[in-house]
Amino acid sequence: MKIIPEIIQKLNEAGLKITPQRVAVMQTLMRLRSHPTAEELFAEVSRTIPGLSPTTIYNTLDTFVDKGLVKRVKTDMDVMRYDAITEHHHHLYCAISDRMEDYFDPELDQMLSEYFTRKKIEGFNVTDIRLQLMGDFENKPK
Amino acid sequence: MKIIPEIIQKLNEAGLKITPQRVAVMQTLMRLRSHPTAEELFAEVSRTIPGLSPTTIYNTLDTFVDKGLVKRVKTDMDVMRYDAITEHHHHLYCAISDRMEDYFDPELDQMLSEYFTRKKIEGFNVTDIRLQLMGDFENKPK
DNA sequence: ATCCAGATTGTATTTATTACAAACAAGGTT
DNA sequence: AACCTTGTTTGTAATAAATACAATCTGGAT
Repeated sequence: MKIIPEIIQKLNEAGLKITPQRVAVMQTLMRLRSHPTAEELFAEVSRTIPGLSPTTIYNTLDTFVDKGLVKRVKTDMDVMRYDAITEHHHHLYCAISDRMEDYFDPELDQMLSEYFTRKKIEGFNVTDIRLQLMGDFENKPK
Repeated sequence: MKIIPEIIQKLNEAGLKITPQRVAVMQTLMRLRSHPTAEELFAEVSRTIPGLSPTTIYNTLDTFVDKGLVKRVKTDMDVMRYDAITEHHHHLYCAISDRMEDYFDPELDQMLSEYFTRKKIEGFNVTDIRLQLMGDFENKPK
């Protein structure tokens, strides 16, 4: 796993101390691309860091969100989820299976960006556009 | 408030019994266009129906969602919210003030619909497109 | 007027998250 | 390298949102 230096750099840039807990949480979040919940992260990170406290997961995630290293994601159905990918992207979501995947589409972003440059919304200043594409996945998860 | 007959018709069409609780919940949800939480609804509906149980709010909302009379809405920040408007629409959301408003834009819907007809997503069948427009409201709530 | 499936209530639980104080450790300073 | 300060982690306890469930009640069909 050679991504650790990259994680350390991220944490440093955010002005955060490098702790095993933070590195492990970020690493797990980057590895699991499934938008895990705090609970799932706790279970997974606990394997590496035995004495881990659930509170640390919440603290760590809150800190990461504060610093913009991680984003919160919420569906209509369940609890808060977290996403280490901070580049602009959208989500595919199937309510039946509660499965969520990332969706990148620069062409779409371009089109939307142009659209909202042209069409102003009265009294509202758009800073970010997020799509949730609802539907069904045709195949099983990888 | 002359929308009650309309509510009764809705409930009937959904095969639900007409109870004061259901009528009041739906009425309140239609009047408050603020995507209230279950708690907010409980507080508001309690004024009309004194002995109301919070459980009834949850039951009623679940039933309404089941029947498609109401939609769940979730933000990144807080608990579940509910929306009586089931016509297709999007949301304007300001994370700082936690304020959310509806946004209707048939032209946008048209454009997106055309886009996803043309551009298929591998392994995913889109049934609904929801935008969350993040940003700031320039004026106070009405 | 009667009846029963479905609705409501209230209590008890569960689950997700936060508050807080004590113990600890990262990393700059000497 | 030992020290110190500040930020971090831990654990317990509290809060809040939502659900389960059994008992009671009621809408509306007959």
